[in-house]
Amino acid sequence: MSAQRPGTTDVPGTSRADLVADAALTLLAERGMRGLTHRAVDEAAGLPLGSTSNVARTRQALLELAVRRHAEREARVLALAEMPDPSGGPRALADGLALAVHRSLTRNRELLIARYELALEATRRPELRAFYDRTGAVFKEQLTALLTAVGSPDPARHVLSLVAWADGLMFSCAAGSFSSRTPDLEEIRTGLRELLGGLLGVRTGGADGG
Amino acid sequence: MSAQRPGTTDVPGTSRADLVADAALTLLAERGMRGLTHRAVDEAAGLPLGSTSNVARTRQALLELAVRRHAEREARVLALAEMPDPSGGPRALADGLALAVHRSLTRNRELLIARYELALEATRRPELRAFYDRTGAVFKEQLTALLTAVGSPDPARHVLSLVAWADGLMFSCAAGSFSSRTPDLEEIRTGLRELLGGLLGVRTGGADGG
DNA sequence: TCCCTCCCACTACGGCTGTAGTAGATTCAG
DNA sequence: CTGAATCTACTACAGCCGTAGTGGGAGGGA
Repeated sequence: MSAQRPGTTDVPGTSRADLVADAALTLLAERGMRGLTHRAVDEAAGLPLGSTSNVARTRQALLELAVRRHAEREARVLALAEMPDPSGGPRALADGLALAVHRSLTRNRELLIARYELALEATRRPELRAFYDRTGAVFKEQLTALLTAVGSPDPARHVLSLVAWADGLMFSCAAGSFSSRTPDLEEIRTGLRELLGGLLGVRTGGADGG
Repeated sequence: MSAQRPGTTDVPGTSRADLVADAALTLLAERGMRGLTHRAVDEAAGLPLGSTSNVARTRQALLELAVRRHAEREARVLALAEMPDPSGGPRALADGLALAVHRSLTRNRELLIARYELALEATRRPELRAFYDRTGAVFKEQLTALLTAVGSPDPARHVLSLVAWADGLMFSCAAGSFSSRTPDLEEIRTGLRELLGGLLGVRTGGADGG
């Protein structure tokens, strides 16, 4: 009556590596980089001691596993809201992005915090940065295409502006100076519309005569 | 010929506590939360072993010391560029903010990274959050006043938008998906003007109806 | 002068960490 | 059925961490 056969995985998407990675991400969010240890992951994942060491022997390997898994999960979160209407104009874009931001803040806060932890760590680990950048590049390309589609005169710069706003909002509300304040979907949408209005709208400098 | 008299401090602004706190901030930026240990601070500060333990016996005390010192130093960085012209219109506001952001990114990147580390840690340490929020509140009030002065119809929400954009830009460029890309002052100013234009300008939603 | 107080430098210690190494179980080839 | 390969569970160990505790020397009051 063995509950699980070792050496094989019943469900393709839930290998031992994924289990370990998910536990690592949870730990990262809850206890920070200092709380991420091989033994703590074992315990959090409900696996016998040593399991994590076998999946990822070194700490670097454990971090890479976490980053890879994070990219996978985040892509799934974003994909649900990002794509909708390239031809729907700025409004559709704002709606889609707002939904993604709101979901990250409400339903996937854990994933969010873990990402910031990993980003900070990637500052000091070049190999982690590589994984990190690869994911970011795909997302940035998609966003650049969307911005171009809605008529941005400078997509490369505007994608930075947009990502900065969205990511900054999430950071501020999840960990920064606006902590414990979760803006509702409406507020995010409004802010996003204002920003997009500034990016795509008429040149604003004329108001006070530069 | 004792170099320094124990028990007293020659220069008021450079007490042993400040020395320790500065070393802690440097360490936090360079090696992360994991690299911040009492012994490492001793070494980084060039002080004999045990000095940090005496200034801040527990880890919590060390972190509080670091947060306090960080607020002090960051206030000095921001104060130089924030205040300028409440009546100078959105343009002056954008210029002042852009200067502050640019300085943080170029000259005080270390302080920046340390802040993100501390913010993430404050997520898990309520007492740290208290210090953190106190500083943030002052800054937010100033910014709210400025936004009101330039005619924002909803300062409370717009201050969130503005801080999110600025902080998100800094995070993205210092640690996030736009790492190793440092926008110049002009680019920051342009982005900030676009955002402010969106916040203060005519309502943008009318373009596509709805 | 003497003594009390306070701060600094240093040591000690229990606990935890990352990583290497080993025995047992299971699967697959032939 | 036999044997090899592979994955898992577990142990071992050196090193580092946070924190408590202990002398020693300088400063100030009587």
